[in-house]
Amino acid sequence: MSNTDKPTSVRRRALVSKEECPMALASQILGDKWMLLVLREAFYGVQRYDDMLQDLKIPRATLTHRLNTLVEQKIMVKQPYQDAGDRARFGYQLTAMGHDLALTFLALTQWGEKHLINGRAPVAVVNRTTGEELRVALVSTSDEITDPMLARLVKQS
Amino acid sequence: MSNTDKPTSVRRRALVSKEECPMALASQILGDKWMLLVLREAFYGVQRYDDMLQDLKIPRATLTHRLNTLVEQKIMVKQPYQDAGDRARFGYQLTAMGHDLALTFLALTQWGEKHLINGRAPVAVVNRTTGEELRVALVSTSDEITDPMLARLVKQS
DNA sequence: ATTCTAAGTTCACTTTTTGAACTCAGTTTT
DNA sequence: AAAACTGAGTTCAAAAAGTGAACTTAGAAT
Repeated sequence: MSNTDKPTSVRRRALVSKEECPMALASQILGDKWMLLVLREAFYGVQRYDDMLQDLKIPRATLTHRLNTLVEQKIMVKQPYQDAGDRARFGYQLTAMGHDLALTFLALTQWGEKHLINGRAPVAVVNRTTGEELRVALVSTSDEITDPMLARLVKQS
Repeated sequence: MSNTDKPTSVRRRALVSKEECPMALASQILGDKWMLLVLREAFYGVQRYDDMLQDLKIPRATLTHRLNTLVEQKIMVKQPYQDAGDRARFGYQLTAMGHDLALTFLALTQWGEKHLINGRAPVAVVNRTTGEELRVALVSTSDEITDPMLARLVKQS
């Protein structure tokens, strides 16, 4: 009954169930140790199965399974291509839906740079035409940059 | 030897190994079916073990394991608290490192809203003081909003 | 005819996840 | 004071997923 020095807490619950939460749906597809790494390859422009295999040191069965899921989900497409003097093969490429993951990918990269590595970041994100450095930020409808601490999730009526 | 109608491809490889890639390091921690969902609870302000259990329908052992990892990684802290007329308990809260995941979280939400749900988004992100709607975007050092298609990853010397 | 390569399959084994039941300490109820 | 309740976990056996190594297959090169 008596007060202690421990703080009180406001008890809160999730605004929406995980079934209708967009981010929860996304995490069902992408929430996997390898998925984001396979997508990393795609963002780097790596298209071939065996190149991914070498870059990631991922087991073959696992890579096959992940690529199939990405294709099913329409995040990537399996496309035939043929290099000069070489036999026809298949490569994997991002769809528009896949390219739209760039912001998430860059936000995660930014977080990793800040919190997970010691020393300087090995890669930078720049504007390919101006060379200016880029970062992910929260902006308002009038394009004002806003501190993420000011963000608030509200349930839509 | 003859040309076909199949397109040629530029063969590319990853710029940096996954060991030194910030985003790869991040995905080792967060790349998991449940991690992002547990963090979702944290962003909603849910602090209690049993509340998370009910919101997510996650197995107890799995939740315990995920929370321990988040605490080890310093993304969350386990903190004692005491509500009036109630016994002292423990709750889980985001650290500064955890709060910095907000941009990633919001970018993923934005992607899910665009590509995974039919109909209107159940939640909106707004500025808590002005009420203006917010979105995640790529901006330059001079705060100009830039199309993610113009982004390019370059290796730092 | 044999060898090579890209892109998978298959297999046996280990690790992880899962749901259900159990624990345990402090609180309230009887 | 004894019994029941609650939050926050452990423990357990079964099921699912991940793993490394070896095998397959179709076309191209030797």
